[in-house]
Amino acid sequence: MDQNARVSANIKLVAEAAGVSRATVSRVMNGRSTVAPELAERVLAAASALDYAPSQVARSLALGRTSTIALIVPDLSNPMFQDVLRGLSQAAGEDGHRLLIAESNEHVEDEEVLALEARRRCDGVVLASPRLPTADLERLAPQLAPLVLINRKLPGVPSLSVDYAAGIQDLVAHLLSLGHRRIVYLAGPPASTSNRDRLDALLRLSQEGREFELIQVACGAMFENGHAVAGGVAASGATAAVAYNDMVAFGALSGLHELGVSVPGQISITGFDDIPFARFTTPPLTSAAVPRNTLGRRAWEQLRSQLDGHDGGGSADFRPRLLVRGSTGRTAEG
Amino acid sequence: MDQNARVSANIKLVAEAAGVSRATVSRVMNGRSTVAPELAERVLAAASALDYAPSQVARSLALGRTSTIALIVPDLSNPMFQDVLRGLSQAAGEDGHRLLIAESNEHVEDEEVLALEARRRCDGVVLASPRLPTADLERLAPQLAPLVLINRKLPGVPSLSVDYAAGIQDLVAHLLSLGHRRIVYLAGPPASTSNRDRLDALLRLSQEGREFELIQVACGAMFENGHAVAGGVAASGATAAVAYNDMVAFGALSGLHELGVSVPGQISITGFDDIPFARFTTPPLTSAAVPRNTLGRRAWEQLRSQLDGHDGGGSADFRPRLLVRGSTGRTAEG
DNA sequence: CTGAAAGCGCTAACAA
DNA sequence: TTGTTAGCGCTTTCAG
Repeated sequence: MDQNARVSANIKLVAEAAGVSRATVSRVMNGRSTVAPELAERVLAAASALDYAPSQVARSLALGRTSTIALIVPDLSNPMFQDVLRGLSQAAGEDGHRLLIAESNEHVEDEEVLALEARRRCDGVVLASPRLPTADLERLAPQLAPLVLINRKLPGVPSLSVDYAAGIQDLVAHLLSLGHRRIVYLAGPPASTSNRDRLDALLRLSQEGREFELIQVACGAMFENGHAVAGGVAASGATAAVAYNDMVAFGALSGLHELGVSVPGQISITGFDDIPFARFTTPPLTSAAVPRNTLGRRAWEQLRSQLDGHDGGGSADFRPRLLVRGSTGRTAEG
Repeated sequence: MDQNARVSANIKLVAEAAGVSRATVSRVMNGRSTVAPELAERVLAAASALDYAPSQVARSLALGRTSTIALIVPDLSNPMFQDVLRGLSQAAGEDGHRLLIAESNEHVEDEEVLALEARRRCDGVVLASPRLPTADLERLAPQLAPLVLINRKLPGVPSLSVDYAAGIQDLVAHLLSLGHRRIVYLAGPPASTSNRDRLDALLRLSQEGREFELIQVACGAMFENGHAVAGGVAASGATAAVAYNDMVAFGALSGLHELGVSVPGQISITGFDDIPFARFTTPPLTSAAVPRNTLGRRAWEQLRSQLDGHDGGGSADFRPRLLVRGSTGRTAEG
């Protein structure tokens, strides 16, 4: 008998205890219509005496909605997704929705089943899946709707993306204004589309305006990669380096420091992302800040409008914000 | 009519399409008992034709379990919780469980209702709630069971904690071995229990062994705080500084560098946490690494054993791992 | 304003 | 092996 105390009471028990019907209990618990104050009182008393709280699973089944959404990401250790997660979690939470989270650990082959499985437990999906083949995504999208895509576009599906090209453009304009005419790009992982975006933007800018010469150095995404190419950067004759991201820029900074090359005296360096540490390097890193948290919040707003039956339709590109700090300066001749 | 295509098919539709009963469909979908191959074939065909996948909500209600667990944390931007989240998500995922995540944003007053609400949607809870009053936690715990606590102990509830005192002990032993006899502690936030743990350990060590003198400096948890006290550290006459965490140590490092104080030549510095950047400061930071990911994995194992009906009962303390790097060295006279 | 009853979609005894 | 049937706990018409 005592064991029953462990399992939480259900609506029937409360109804009997309060001497009313289950419908009335339901109404009271949901603050519905006007139940006679006296009855409401009794129901509330019974509920609290029995430690009753409605089963969300049963409500979900009856209502046809779960008040839960899912976020699917390849890798939770990526600061990008961490911040999207936070923004999404907070925004959805403020509207009384819970967040289910699924990580594919970069196993693209699992992503599809992961996403579908998650979708069956909730009302909508925010999907960040940089590597899923487009054909698969097209097939998947309708089954996941309501759906919001992160950093990936697909006709007919709302999507929120970072405008890496615009960020690069701002960084280059900044460097040009400081007199730099020979710029080296410390390239990220070749497979990364965000590296592709940056590189394409740089190529276009150097070719269109003919205002500067672009040199490429294969690098990577980590501190160590930036550190390793410091010598090459110094020898390149460039007066400025645009790094794939802040980690790489930081590594290059550190390597150049060891080589006795002064930044920004002899060479300027820019990062990308504005990770928390960018402000604290020596010198502090000029970078382009991606509004990751905002991306998460907007993802919820987009999803909510779909849940509310509005077409939503709102895709958006988020322009990174240029942050000028100490790692960039005028060229000697500038 | 076409609109019906949007809503996913249910078991009844599939049963009719395959000319079998719903029970048979259920059996096939769950790979249960031996259904005649021919029937199974028909069911599968019908299911795929109708794009059918079982409603997880309905299953959850019928089965009395959701195959979902919840993680409740005060702040997702805290690297500690991010890594616990990852470990937990991966471990639970490998066992076919999903993760619901709820963030209280440090609003302690919301944590209780947040936790209860989350619990109603899943099978168990991992709770990191450093500030919830013990009395509240005691009342809450039975309602959240199966429950695992992170960095917090409560009689009768399995809990996984970081042994900060042991980490401090290792750091101090390291400093003592280098000849340091006058150590300044850059204290974290006074309200933080993890600061309390570190301080208590330091006080005990300095009093018990009488091997070194302890100085305290009020500081904080951020880079800026460490940076601000650099002058005081230099003036304290201490030959070594134990910082509350890596961020503070990094700030102090930076401040001392600006003051022309050499590390570890004139003063040694230790951090705590081994954040990713600790390896990249100049000089690299001696620190104590907290096995955060492991904490998350173990939390799942603990929870799973409770879900399996085993008493679990396993609480554990995780000893940080001492990482000796360049920021600590012998004293001049040592 | 309240209660009876029919679902929501699936699972699991129990029979056949 | 397969189907029938009774739930899981809640919501919501529809009567009264």
